Amino acid sequence: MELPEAKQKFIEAWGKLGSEWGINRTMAQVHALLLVTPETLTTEEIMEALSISRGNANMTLRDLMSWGLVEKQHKAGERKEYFYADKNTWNIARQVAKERRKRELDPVLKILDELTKVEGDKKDPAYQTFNKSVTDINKLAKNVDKTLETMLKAEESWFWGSIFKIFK
Amino acid sequence: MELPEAKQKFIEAWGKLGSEWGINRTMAQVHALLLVTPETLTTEEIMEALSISRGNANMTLRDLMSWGLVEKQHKAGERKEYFYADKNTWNIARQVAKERRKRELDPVLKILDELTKVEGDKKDPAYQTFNKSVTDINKLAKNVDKTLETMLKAEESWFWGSIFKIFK
DNA sequence: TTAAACTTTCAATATATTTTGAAAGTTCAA
DNA sequence: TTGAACTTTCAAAATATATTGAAAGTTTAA
Repeated sequence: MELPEAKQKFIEAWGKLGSEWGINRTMAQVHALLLVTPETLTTEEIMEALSISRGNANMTLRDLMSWGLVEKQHKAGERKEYFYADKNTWNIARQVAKERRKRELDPVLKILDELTKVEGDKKDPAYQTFNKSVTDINKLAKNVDKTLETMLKAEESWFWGSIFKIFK
Repeated sequence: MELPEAKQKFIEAWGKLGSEWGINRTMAQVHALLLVTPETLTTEEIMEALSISRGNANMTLRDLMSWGLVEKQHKAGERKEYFYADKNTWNIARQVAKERRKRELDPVLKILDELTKVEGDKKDPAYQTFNKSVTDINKLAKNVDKTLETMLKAEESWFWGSIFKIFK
């Protein structure tokens, strides 16, 4: 396989995985494109490379910046904006974990905490079942939350080293 | 908050979280409903409780069964099918991890492995960047894969115990 | 100022996903 | 067999999500 075809495959695969995990396909593709590109790219070049409109490119790049995955660069004496992606995979993973925790896990944890406190007739199977499920899911979610917390602070090699030492 | 309202909130929250993570909202809601219901439910009852159509209920229940989260029960002398959900949270987490690994992670790993093998000019920055990104992501994905593997085999208390012992 | 070079916005459009519901299919007791 | 009681299917409709592109906005050099 030649490089251009390989790049294309990577961009497609990344886009598909993203869309399966609730991330807009175009956003994942733009990110993938920047990941395999050594230089910075302009909006124009991204539009061209992925055949997307100016509006789409602009919004997607803003999104990627809000996720902390892409940054703008200004070049002296130029009006154009240049974009590049952090290529450190561990940073990417942490950044995604951080944002999804904040945007999706935290709000659910808040609701689960409330629901855990709902009172009811302890003899009522409906109440028992509700309470058990909510409490158990809450515990699991909190464990995930704590693990993410640790991951956010950790160095990659230490993190996996620790995991595999235990799971040997 | 009273139980019926609390159930409703739980179903909504679960549906929202599901849809943010690429799982059909209705599917997550039906699952949530079954999780907080002590008895088995019929298609009819699920349609009623969530105001969804027969076709939707039928397809969603099949989906949930294919994910291994819900099972059918036949009652002696009855034609109707009764559905119930496994309420063990750790089983649920494992089952979801198992299916998503098979459906989404494995195919991507296969592509990444191929892309890792793409040859090119080692002096070419385009090749260098492509190769580094793909190789690094491949390593990360493999570590995730191994961790999931371990999780699938593990007991809940052992799993979290091990994680937190290390992450103290 | 002006106007060229660029970025941003957003209503309209296109696309993808989900849901409906009626018809077809199945099962089984009589 | 028949037909009542149920389940499944799937084309059409509804809804949700993503994309376009032209117009408006911004910035800067002259």
